[in-house]
Amino acid sequence: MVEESVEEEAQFGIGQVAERTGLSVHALRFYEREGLFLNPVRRLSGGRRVYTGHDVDWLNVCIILRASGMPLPVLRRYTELVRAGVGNEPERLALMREHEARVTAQIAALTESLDLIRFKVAVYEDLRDGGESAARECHTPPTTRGTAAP
Amino acid sequence: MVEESVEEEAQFGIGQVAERTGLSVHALRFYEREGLFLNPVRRLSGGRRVYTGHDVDWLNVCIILRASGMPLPVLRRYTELVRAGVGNEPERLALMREHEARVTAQIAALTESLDLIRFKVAVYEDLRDGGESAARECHTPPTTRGTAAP
DNA sequence: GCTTGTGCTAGAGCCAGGTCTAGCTCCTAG
DNA sequence: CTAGGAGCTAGACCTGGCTCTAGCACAAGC
Repeated sequence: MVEESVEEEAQFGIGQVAERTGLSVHALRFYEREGLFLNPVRRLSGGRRVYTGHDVDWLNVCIILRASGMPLPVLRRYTELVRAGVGNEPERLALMREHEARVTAQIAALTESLDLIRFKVAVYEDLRDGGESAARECHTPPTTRGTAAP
Repeated sequence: MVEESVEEEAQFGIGQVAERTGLSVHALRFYEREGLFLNPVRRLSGGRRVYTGHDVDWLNVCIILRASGMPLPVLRRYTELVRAGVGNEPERLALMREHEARVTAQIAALTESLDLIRFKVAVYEDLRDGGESAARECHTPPTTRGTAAP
């Protein structure tokens, strides 16, 4: 096992990185092809990849951005900007703000959907115990405004 | 245009339904093949589909469930239960509760991701105007517990 | 010297969820 | 009669994001 040698920089094999990020080794190679690393991944003689602690940190950022629905092309663009270094912060800001907006919109949409879902849960619950719910043929909560029939 | 004839039941062509649901006509036919309608869609002589107001209501439910990430197989299962009628409400309740749990988990995950995203937005903002941010080489907010370096 | 473990590459395959096409059928209006 | 517009079917195709396979290369341990 390769663990923090002196103080220099931790190094990891692809399997170790997979373990600590939760990504598969396939996904790691795929991400590399997709240009999602800040620096070219070093290779051992023999061609094996060697990852640094920084790589793992960056991957964890990528994982969060992906989990929040950032598409790979956007993530790649962001990576390019960070890689290019100082000077493009305004563009990074714009990109992140757009992503923030998409994520908040997504949360809002989910929260709204949750209204219907909870309404249905409630209907089935009180149908189960007692059941004076008038909701037999109706699928939508009364709170859903619009599309009202005459 | 076909609009509410007597009081019987509104009827719509596929194009009209596409218009008022936002789904494409392709998607409507696809959903039908996938068994996402409560009743077999009626056909005119000539084979054209005729949808009722109930179909449109149900589609709107489907749209919300899909938007909240319910996979088609689960939505189909739910449709089957509703179609089967009275008696399986406990199973519907279970299904909806599971979905509710997935959605709240998803919201929680997005909200957590939002922490990182907002952190980055903040970093780039104060880098822009003033810029005493110490965040040059660091990608993660200090609030991210764990995986702390020595 | 052989097996086992870990890794490599190129490229094929897979899944979800639609989307699009070709070729045909109707109906209605001019 | 003819053209346009809406619709039909079966089935091919697409995008995104991985995932897997085949065939090969090392390095270490028995």
